Amino acid sequence: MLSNSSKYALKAVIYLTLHTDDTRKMTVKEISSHIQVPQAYVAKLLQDLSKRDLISSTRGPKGGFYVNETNKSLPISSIVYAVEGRKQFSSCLLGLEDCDEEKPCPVHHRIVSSRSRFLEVLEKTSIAQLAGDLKAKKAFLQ
Amino acid sequence: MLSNSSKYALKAVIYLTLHTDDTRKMTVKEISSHIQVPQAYVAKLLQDLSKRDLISSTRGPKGGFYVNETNKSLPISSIVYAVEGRKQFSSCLLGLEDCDEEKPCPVHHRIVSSRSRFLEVLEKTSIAQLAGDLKAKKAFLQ
DNA sequence: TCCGAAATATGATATAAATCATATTATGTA
DNA sequence: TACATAATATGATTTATATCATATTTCGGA
Ligand code: FES
Ligand code: FES
Repeated sequence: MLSNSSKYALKAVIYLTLHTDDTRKMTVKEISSHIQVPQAYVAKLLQDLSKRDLISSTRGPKGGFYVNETNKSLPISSIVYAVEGRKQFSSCLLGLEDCDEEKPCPVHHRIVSSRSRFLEVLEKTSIAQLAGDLKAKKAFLQ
Repeated sequence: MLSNSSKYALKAVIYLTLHTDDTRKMTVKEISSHIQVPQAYVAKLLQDLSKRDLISSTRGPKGGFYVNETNKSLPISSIVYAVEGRKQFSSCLLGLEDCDEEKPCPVHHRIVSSRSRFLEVLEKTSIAQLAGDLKAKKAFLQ
């Protein structure tokens, strides 16, 4: 239900949240080895997230990617939407021009509430919350 | 959340449910023009569904695709799963090896219920029910 | 029995997503 | 100030999805 890119980006950002802050940065090579995602691929993803200010980075020696307090409080939807757009999550399940209450497709009323609930989770859960579960050993990344 | 192919297949099958049965068949050309999906594309999809016995067909003159009573009572999940597989709907949202209650990823407990609800709709709604809504003008295909 | 209409089988092309590779720019440190 | 390290920018390649095209098989009707 999420693209590969989204999955990779989320894993990377969650990992960064656990292991970095303004004073502790982490290089792409380290990140990719820990979350087992191809280095060049995760590099591209993180560069993009950084450009959009969803994560932070500094270059040069001692540089790397990291997440600051502001970044950590972002909802996970911000990552997903940045990576793959939000349109596909709101467009009609049958591909009609637009998803419309007035002129709904036959699945609309049946599915729309569960879809909203799904999106609500993405939009109301912060990166920090997920990282918290990891730290508390309530969840795992592998 | 559904692939293009799934959307096209569902539209086609719903349309067939409204307009065909054992005695009334419909040619690909007619179908594609009504649901505005490229003819060669929908042809391939319907051929595949027919091979899997999710819809019916006869060839030669007066032939075409159609859905019989058995076909009509199938859940829409059968179409979706036939077209794009079911794995992506049950695999871990973060791409972990398997989606596991025992060793869940950090989004698992937050998202799994809304995902199940989504799948439940696909699995408990029949083609015939959707077509019924169309007939009753409670829903539309364009 | 022959013809044309239809699905079927098969494969070619185009577009998008995923993956890989590399040259460039910025920056801390010796 | 020069060097090494890291992100950045850019683009190439591979793979999957979507789309198009066509020759073959089946079958009803003249
Ligand atoms: S109109 Fe189809 S899902 Fe809303
Ligand atoms: S373990 Fe990730 S969604 Fe279930």
